[in-house]
Amino acid sequence: MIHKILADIKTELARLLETYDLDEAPGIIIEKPKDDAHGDFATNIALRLARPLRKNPQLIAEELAGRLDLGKLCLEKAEAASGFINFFIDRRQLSKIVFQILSEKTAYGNLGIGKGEHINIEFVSANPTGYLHIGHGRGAAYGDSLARIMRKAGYRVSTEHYVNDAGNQIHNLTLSIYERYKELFGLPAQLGEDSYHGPEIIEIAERIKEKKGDHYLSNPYYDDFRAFGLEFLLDGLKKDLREFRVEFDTWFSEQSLYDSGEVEGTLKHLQAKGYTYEKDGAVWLKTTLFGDEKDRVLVKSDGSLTYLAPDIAYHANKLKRRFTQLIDVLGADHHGYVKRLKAAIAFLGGNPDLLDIQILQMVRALRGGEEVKMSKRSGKAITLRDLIDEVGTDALRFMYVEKALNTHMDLDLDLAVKHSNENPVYYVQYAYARIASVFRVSEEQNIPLLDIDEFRTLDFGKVGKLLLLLAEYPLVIEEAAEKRLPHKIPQYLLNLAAALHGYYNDEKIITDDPVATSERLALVKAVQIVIKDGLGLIGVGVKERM
RNA sequence: GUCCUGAUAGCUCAGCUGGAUAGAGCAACGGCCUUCUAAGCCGUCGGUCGGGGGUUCGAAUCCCUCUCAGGACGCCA
Repeated sequence: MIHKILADIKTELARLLETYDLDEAPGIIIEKPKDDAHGDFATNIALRLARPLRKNPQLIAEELAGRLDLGKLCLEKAEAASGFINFFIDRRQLSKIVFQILSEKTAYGNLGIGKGEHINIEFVSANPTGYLHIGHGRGAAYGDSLARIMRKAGYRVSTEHYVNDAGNQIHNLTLSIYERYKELFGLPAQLGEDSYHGPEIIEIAERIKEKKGDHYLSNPYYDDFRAFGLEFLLDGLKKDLREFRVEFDTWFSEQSLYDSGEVEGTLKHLQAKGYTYEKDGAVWLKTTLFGDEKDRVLVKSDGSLTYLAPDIAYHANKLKRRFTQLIDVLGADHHGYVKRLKAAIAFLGGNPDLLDIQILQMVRALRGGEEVKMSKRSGKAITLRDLIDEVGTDALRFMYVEKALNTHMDLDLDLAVKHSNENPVYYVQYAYARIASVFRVSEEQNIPLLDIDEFRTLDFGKVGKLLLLLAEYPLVIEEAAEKRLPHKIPQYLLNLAAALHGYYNDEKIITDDPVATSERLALVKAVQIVIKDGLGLIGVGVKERM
């Protein structure tokens, strides 16, 4: 609805611009002013025309504003101020959004902007060598929310978790488990730099001991330990993520790339294309051809492969699956991969722009104002599981997604566990619960719900902001999806909740007048629908009572 | 040394492609519950947008430079 109004205004302005003597008409940008007094929307087109027309911008603005057909554009007024044109949308027109939401329900805000596109989003992709930690949580919350938002926007989305089940770290994991196993029988454990020190490793060793006793002290252990460790950790990973309301369409195994011969095929392809050369007994990949700072080793001098070979094979596999866009969500410690991965796509004959890499900055956990260190190897890690248990999925996901990805995030654990107004998720959920409560009361009092299709009594002065926000929901989804900015959703919901709370305090919803009551109930019902849907987009639930 | 992020109110953060007197939440302070949930509302206080140059009619936003913080620079993955 808003979309159409804005598009109409743009078209109309563009038509008016044709009457001016311009070599090239500038694009018309409509934005939301910071100050409500400056209208619902505004354009700076007059300011931009000032120079080519050599005319006072305010005069141009006045002229343009005066020539707009307000009624046709659903505008109450178009006002020229400081060179801007401020648009005030007619509230009666705007109020129709309520009935649209009530009839569309959860389909409200569904867009068709991703038609024909098939997006692959890869995120978390944690090594199965320990529990998920606080940083993985951010990636999980981001990736999953982005997937939900893009689906809502009309994209076809596949989510994917890459499982590093073939590399050196699994070897180290296996050895670590064995050392811990020996330790359980009073033998000295030899844990070195490359070992994993987390308590989960001891747990795995204990499980093995429970099942098989000292069997492996005198028998080959390697294959069994490796398989058991992988299974145990992978199961834990999936369970934690499920509890965090993150589901993946695909768990992609690195090992499968070796088994299918794709790694070897990729190597041959790169060599045949002349993208490699030998030096110091190793095979190097010319990643500098595509912007990398230096070439990278592909095959080590001992004949084994570096991580790069399976990584390229993996992306080749994704390309083969004909996605129109690949999104990789990586931690800040992987930023050096960006050029390598983009190069990989180019080596494979694809357009590097196919790959969009989102880097998430580090998360610091604070308790009592002090940083709590996290490290997979220290054993004192803050795991995602700890956080889910302590904070809860709703609050945790909200806190993660609320902030843009490129900020270095501080997660205040003292605040996170507080179920109070200091925790913004409850502010939004409370708005929902309050509306639910009003409906409970109206049912208890047997208030008849009239079927209305037009507002007769509603005070548009009091609900204007609420109506505007409701109407803007599709715009927010569009922006969040296209710019890959899930944090726009919680931001929007906080605004919507604030408007609801303001209205709630301002005006009684249930009154003696059945018409007024029905109208107000219709309005808040629409708000409730949008809050629930919006929270759902970031994986947060609602509560009927608080 | 090179590369990637960041630096905005006491704290946590928004600020879209440059636009109007720089925004929100929390904290602090002052008000508002005999009536639908006070986890709420209304108001006050609070910022030389890290420093310095530059481009522009206009810069938190773009360019240069410096400082500080986090991260990355391996024939580990």
